[in-house]
Amino acid sequence: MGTEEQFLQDYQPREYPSVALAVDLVVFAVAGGVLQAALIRRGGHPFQGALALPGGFVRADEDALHAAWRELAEETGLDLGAHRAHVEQLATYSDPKRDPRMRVVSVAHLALLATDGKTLPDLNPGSDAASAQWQPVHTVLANEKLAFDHQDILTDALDRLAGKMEYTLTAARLVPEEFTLSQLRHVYDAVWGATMDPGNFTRKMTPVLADTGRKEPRAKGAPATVFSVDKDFISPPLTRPAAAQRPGAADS
Amino acid sequence: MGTEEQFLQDYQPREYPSVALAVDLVVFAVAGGVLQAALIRRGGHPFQGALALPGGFVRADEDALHAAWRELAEETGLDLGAHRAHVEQLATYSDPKRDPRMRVVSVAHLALLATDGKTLPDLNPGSDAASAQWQPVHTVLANEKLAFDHQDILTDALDRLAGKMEYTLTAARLVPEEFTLSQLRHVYDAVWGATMDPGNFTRKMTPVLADTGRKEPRAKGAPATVFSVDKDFISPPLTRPAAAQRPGAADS
DNA sequence: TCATTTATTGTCACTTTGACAATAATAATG
DNA sequence: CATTATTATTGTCAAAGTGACAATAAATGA
Repeated sequence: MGTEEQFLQDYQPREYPSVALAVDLVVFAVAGGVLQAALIRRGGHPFQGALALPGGFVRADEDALHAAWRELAEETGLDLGAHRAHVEQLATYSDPKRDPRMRVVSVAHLALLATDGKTLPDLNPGSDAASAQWQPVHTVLANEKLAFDHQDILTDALDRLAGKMEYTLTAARLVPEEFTLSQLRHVYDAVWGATMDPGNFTRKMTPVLADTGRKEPRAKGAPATVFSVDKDFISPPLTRPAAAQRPGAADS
Repeated sequence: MGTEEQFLQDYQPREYPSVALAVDLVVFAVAGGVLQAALIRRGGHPFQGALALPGGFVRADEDALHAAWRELAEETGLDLGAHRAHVEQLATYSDPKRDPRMRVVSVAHLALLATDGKTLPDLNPGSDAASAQWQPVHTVLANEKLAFDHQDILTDALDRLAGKMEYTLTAARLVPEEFTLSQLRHVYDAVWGATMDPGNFTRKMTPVLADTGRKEPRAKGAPATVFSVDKDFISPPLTRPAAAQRPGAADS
């Protein structure tokens, strides 16, 4: 037996069943107290007219996470240098029939864009692709049929986000780098569909946040302290109010 | 524009960068108070002599989860009809250079096999493949260099398992369908590398377990009540003892 | 019968939580 | 300018949950 180098030099790839590898993006942002997702209304077959997640194929020289960032930049037209964003892998969807045209395996990603809670980031399609539009997530899930298995993906993304917000400061990815407790609380309200008590929320979050010393004047009411993230984990976790319970966690 | 049916009939797949799609399996079981993983000592290049995760290619007509179950049966030679097992998707690893031979994207899966805490399931390779052997996870992670990116995958699998055990009864997947509190506690001890207090453990778990009414005699000491899983979620979660802390959760 | 081992229940001080009251700090309004 | 409405922040209090560890119960082997 030769060296590993020798082996690789002589290696001839055999035929393995090959698939097209894509990424799909669940891009979330919060505005007006509502969780929104960037979705595209499909112009062509299949699933013409249905809403779909933005996405694209993974190139030969990049991994899935890189493709997700690239597609995020391309499909939303956002200047990611300027705009705070977070991308993480969600899960992979590989049903052989999930795309009726050909076998496409999709590595879905969760993308979170920071907002001030009022204005959604502009979705400027560079030029080519059909433009993604912001859609209220809970409404879409309740009323629309999404293309492909994108309904499953969107549901999984929402579950992941809602779940992670219990024990991490992931919610802070949806607000500016420095934020007030109300801004952060509104993210919880929007994602969990609940109304957190302001006093208790302050008590629980204060130990994992860093006080910047600054205050931000509000439209109405007292000015709020500006914080930044200090610790990433909330321990013990924040518990979701009963109204926003984990799916499938029925009482017996 | 025609119908969707018409469209699909006329559809000609274009050339997209295609990849080979594989699954890798992190198969865990607990015996002797130690978490073990089924690993294969590689006989050929690349990474000759290194330990690797069992795995294989996803076929054209199956999804990744199906491939994972199939590989679990093939590579371990287990009768999965008889043996309690759980398989879930972990994450997808897609670095273009993760396999030096060709581009292989792997959807890693976490597989949990039930044991009585003493005997590991036999790993009988049907005939073909190099046989997987049980290896102590913590030791392997500390001392061995694994093939490909399998070290990352194994670490991620351990993190996932340890994390899920905080807020779900996933640990019960590693013991028989009916089990005693000590058996379950030993799983926590093995995975978290901690020693849970028996009294407090009983108090915390009792509300999510169903008493079968039966007792199991122990080698020494009083007989233990036999339980089965009642609820899937532990709320509020069990907190990991400081000795078994979440990676990267350093105090500031 | 006794010593040993393990299961299970109990205690107790301390922490965390949920509900909600009280006290600031502003801006808009009369 | 005082008042009102609104939001931030702190405080209160009973109830629940936790960590440490003691006490009791139920076996086995000497």
